[in-house]
Amino acid sequence: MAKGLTSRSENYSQWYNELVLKADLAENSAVRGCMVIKPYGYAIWEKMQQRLDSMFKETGHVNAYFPLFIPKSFLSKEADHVEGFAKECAVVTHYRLKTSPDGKGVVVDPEAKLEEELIVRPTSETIIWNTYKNWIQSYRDLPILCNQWANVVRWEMRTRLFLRTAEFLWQEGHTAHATSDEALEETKKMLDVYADFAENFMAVPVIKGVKSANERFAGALETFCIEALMQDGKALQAGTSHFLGQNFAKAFDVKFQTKEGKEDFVWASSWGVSTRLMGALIMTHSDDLGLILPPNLAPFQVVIVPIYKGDDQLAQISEKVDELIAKLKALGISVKYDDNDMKKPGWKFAEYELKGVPVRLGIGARDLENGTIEVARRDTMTKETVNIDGVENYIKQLLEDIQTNIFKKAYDYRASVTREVNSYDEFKEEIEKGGFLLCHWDGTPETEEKIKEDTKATIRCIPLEGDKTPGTCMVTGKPSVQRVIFARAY
RNA sequence: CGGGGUGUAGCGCAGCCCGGUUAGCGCACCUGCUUUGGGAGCAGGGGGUCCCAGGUUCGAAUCCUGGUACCCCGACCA
Repeated sequence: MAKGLTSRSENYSQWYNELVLKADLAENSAVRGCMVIKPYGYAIWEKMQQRLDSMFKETGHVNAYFPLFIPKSFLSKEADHVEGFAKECAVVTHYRLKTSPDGKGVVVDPEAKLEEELIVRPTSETIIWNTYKNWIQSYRDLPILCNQWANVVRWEMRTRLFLRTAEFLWQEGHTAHATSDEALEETKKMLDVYADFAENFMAVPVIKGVKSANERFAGALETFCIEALMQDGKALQAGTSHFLGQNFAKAFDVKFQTKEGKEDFVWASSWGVSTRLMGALIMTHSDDLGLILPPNLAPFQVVIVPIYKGDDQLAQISEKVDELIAKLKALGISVKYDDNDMKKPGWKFAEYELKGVPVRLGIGARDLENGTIEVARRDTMTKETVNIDGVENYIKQLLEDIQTNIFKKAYDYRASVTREVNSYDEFKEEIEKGGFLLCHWDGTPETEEKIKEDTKATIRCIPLEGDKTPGTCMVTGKPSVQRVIFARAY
């Protein structure tokens, strides 16, 4: 019998955790709240990185790197910002250890206390704006369009693999502009880049929107986001893009001379996505048998499993397989040939299903005789036997089909659990079922707070696209500009 | 930081209440034979400071005291 995962319907969290561990994506480390990303998981992240990086380059951005440590005084220069992050900062207070007086191990040397504590970056706005100050004098120095690939630390109380870890990998873009319009345009442009990436590369449907004041980034004037919906009906914030106005420029005194010779503060944006996208990927597509990877992100898109008795048969199969591999590679398809003699075919089938490989090919003596090969697709779990001649073209098409099919599946699921709700009583009932609820809201933080307290649901975003019909708030009856998306979130 | 729970082989657990040979089971691992189109079968084998420290006792995985680590549920959050 198969040694399966806990089923999704039984316990979604447990299913998720087991999947991450068993598919060899990541594991908890010895360090509290921190995660080890294993080679297979990292290979997927790397694909994301490469694609995002090229999208950033295409939109005129360049990479740079800024320090891991931020002097405490920097962090406190922007009032909202420090308040937002203060509760989850790791702080460096000393720079040296010494042998313990009792001779056992080492202790912090009290003599080596830092004049000013250093904060391990929870995000890099402050250190970057302190740097930009020196880079910007004139409108001719603008815009600055930098991105950084880095790790950041947020000392979370409770962590979950990929979704919330004390340390995580991400990219953070930080741009400086001469005008408000230009900074806002950049903010929206990068939101579009994220949405494009999520939907067309990860096959994860997202809703673009604006955060309410309660959910806004600490220090931003406006936070834009992409929101995804997981299979258990909970929302996941998959990426954010912030319009920072002149807040950080003012905090770090970053001024420039305009064309007209006047002095003005610089306008800013920042935007980021993290390894949390791995969580989104897993919870959007996978099933009770394991991971389902979109072909765009699979470390290898096709796995070939030989079925044989004895070395002679294996040699014959391998010869045939080598020809096929060459043809697949010529079409840009990544392939793994698993001729490991230690494992049986059945074991391999289960293993690659767990790891989400989009297409599996099985070939044995029977196929050699008939000139066929078995093609199994992971997303639908269907298999068929096809003629081996020209199968490479069939597979190329199949990979494209899988990519669009899993997007469609996720899209349809989201549509099936997205509905309009008009009264608060109905809302309280419906929120228990999960999914996105489109509701009228009076626009006040108080009402949002009340809803959160009553139901644990938050406003995921105020959608940028779709129906903009005004109405009345489901809680207070006051006027509402448009429906907003409520959900329980990760 | 509040409220629960658990530390026994690489992993998952039983044993503890009611102290008593050589601490047990499943998976994994090693050897051999048979198997190979959906996580193989049989036989044999290796692997343990029972979280740490102290106490009670002729005798402690088991009882007592203190420590410590981790997990779950809240508050915090991408």
